[in-house]
Amino acid sequence: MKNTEIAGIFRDIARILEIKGANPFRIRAYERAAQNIERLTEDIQILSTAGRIKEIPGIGEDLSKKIEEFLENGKIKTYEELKKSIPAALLELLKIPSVGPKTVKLLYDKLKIKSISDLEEAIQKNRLEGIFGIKEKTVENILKGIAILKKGKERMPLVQAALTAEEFVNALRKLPEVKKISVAGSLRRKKETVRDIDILIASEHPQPIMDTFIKIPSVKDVLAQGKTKSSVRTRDDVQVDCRIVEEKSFGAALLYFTGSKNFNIKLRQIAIKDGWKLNEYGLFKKNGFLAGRSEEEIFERLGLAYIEPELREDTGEIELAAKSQLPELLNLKDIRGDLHVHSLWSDGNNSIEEISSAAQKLGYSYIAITDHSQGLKVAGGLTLKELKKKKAEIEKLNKKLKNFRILYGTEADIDSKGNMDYKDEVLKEFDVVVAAIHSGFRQSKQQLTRRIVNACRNKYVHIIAHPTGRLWGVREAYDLDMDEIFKVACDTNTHMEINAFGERLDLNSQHCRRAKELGVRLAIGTDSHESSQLGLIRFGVAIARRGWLTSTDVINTLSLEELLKKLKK
DNA sequence: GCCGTTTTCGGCCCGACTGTTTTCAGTCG
Repeated sequence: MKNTEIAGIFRDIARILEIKGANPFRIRAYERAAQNIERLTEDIQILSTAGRIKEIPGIGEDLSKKIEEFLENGKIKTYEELKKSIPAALLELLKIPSVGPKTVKLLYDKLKIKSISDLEEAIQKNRLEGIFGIKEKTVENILKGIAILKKGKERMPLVQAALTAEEFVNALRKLPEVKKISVAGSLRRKKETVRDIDILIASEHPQPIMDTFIKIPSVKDVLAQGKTKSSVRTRDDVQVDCRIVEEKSFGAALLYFTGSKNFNIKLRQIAIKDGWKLNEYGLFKKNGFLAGRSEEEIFERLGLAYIEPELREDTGEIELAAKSQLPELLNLKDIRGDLHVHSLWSDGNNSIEEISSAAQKLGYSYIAITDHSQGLKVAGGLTLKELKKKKAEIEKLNKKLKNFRILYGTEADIDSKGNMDYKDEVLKEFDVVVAAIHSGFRQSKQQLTRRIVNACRNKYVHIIAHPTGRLWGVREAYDLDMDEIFKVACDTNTHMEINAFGERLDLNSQHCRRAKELGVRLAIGTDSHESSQLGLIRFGVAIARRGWLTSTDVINTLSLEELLKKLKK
């Protein structure tokens, strides 16, 4: 798909225009276009062929021509010309926190600084001193920014962010001055990756809270400290922002700090249309306060149904909320079981009995024990002999259980040609067969797609696990033709997994939304290797919700009988 | 550059904190 490429070009154009000091609204138009293209669930080439490019929000006459220009000859003339007008490396300078377009331009105009290494050298030689507007503190901030950029910790996985946030929230919640507290930002929206953590507090006495905030044990640096807003960086280089408002503004502030940016802009536009003003302190009519205590009352005033944080991306949810037509999203309590768990039999840390009892504590009706298959020796894959013993163990345990069932499963390996590493007569014995790619990641897009498609066509494969193979900090998602995979999955009644393991979150929410559009049902699995990890299921649910999924889109919500019926292909 | 029950022209979300030029521009979210 050319979507990402085109979005990248538009974003670059926006950055170049920023440095050149162009009309800020023109810049925003490019940014908005880039964002909307990135979020498309369809191939932009297909939209173009169908003459539907202008249906993309933020794409008008000019940008649609530029998109078509790119699809036709792989280049956009305006972009090529803009690139010539400034050194390409300047865009790299913009990535430094605390350095914006004005500073980049200043550094280039005065000192011909074109890259990060130029900048470092200039600082070392004290060449920044004496430049109008730059003094000691600014230089210090630039150096810190470069250090952060180099560490490459720009974003962290959702799970890590959630755990860090918990430490802060738990410490602050105890203070008597704290009336209400919540995380906000992309963490509350449950994005797969999070840049920094926002914590919002309602209080009439902010000072002691701020004092505690900057002294929480894991804080390394205090980046900014004001009366109502402070920022710190933890020892793991995670930025945490804390904001304190009065109780009557808590809802407005929560709405504002949860975002997303585009969502906020649209909400404020709705307020303006009604002659009102919306900011983080409330919804106002001239000088009068209309609402602000809770998010609910603001939505109501704006004539909108409540929009769940996970949907707040301005991808159609506001329009549906105005018509009260939002989907009822999947909830954690709808989940009746986990469909991807490892036990001691392969590379897990707990016995089947231990896992089964942990699952029952979560209120589940079933759990699939999907140990690795014989092809994956490094992960303790089971031989045919071991399978027999494992099956017998499960049967014995199941006899003792009431209202709960352990499902006999496997995570079978899809080999480099797309064949399963157990024969069909072995596969058909399992209640649940989860199939996954564990090697040969560097194959071409066509080869990788064919492997997964082949697996879907196997009569005994129920679920494709972690379909894109993304492993945070280890490897990128591999290039797949997702639409083709989804179509075959739909035709063959194969389910796509939302792998809830922290470093995976795979499929991601965009895939989920597309899968649903194409009629695919999804299965959530934690890929637990330790029974305490069963709780990760909430992150899988979060991804599903961000993908607009309802309980009928996810097979883990079925009763045991319905599930077993659904798994027959 | 987009977009339209205010408009095809003239708008485009809004505020906190920092550093520095001391009244405000730049950056960020």
